[in-house]
Amino acid sequence: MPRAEPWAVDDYLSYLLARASHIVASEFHLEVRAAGLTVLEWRVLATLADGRPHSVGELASIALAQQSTVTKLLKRMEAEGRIARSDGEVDRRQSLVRITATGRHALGTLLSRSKRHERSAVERLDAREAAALKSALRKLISSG
Amino acid sequence: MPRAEPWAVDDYLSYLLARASHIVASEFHLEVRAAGLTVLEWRVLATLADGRPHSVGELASIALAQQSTVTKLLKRMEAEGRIARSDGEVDRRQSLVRITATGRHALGTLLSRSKRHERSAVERLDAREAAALKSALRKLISSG
DNA sequence: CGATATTAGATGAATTTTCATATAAATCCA
DNA sequence: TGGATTTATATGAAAATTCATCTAATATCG
Repeated sequence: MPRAEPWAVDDYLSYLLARASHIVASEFHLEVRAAGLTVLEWRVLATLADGRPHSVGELASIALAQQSTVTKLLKRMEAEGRIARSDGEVDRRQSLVRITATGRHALGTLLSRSKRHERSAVERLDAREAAALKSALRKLISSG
Repeated sequence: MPRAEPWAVDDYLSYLLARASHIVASEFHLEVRAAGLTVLEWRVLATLADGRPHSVGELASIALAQQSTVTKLLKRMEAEGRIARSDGEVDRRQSLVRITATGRHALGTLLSRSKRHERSAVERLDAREAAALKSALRKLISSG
């Protein structure tokens, strides 16, 4: 066990979460960047990959980003032809976003790569430990 | 258990980590912003609060940020008088950063608030669960 | 119903971050 | 040694993000 870095590394939950997340995600994010996407673009496209339309707010919430950030991101992605939009029919304030064929093409093999990365990440723990970890994370998530 | 959001929420470790981290951290980050600091400024000042000097690279690594981001952040913080620098004596490429009295003043009560937040975060799990979580997170961290 | 409050998304300006690269100081090693 | 390589930090320009607001549509409720 390495000596604690300053204030938190070794003990604060919030920092342990941030650091573990950073480490695990960074690896995959290299693949995302290599595929020519930013992390946010990846999250948005991966979310839309199920073919269903999503509102701007949903995308922001899922991508852990702010609404105005996503609005601007979508404008760029729309200009690149990777997403398309339509007005919400139920709630006309909404703008519904969906992925295009071009967007799917931009995703390339990232979806399957993300599954591979998931396996490699989980493999660092033993099965029981991994299950407990996910369960605790879900508990924290539901607390928010 | 809510129905899974698209690609990952309910299952991918990387996303669970990112989301849990986001939720837990966001709460405290509100206090940080209310104290007039950005999250990165908070991490840097909290790191320096032990009074020891740290190199730019160390600060970047601890703050989970890029070196060039931290370099520019430090320039601003130095202009505001919150940190001071000196050249490394052992390794003269390094720039050693330390906190000033003004920097400590900017921290205000955040250090003790962060301890309070830690308790509130850990309390959402039972003791055994929290210990297992931290242990798994440390294992992931050491894998990077 | 009609006024008021809330919610979804967009936007401009300011700020911050990133990317690529530059410089200088260590480190390697044949 | 001295040249090649790596490491620590800095920097300019481009890109992305944030903040505060704004508009329009939908809820709320007396």
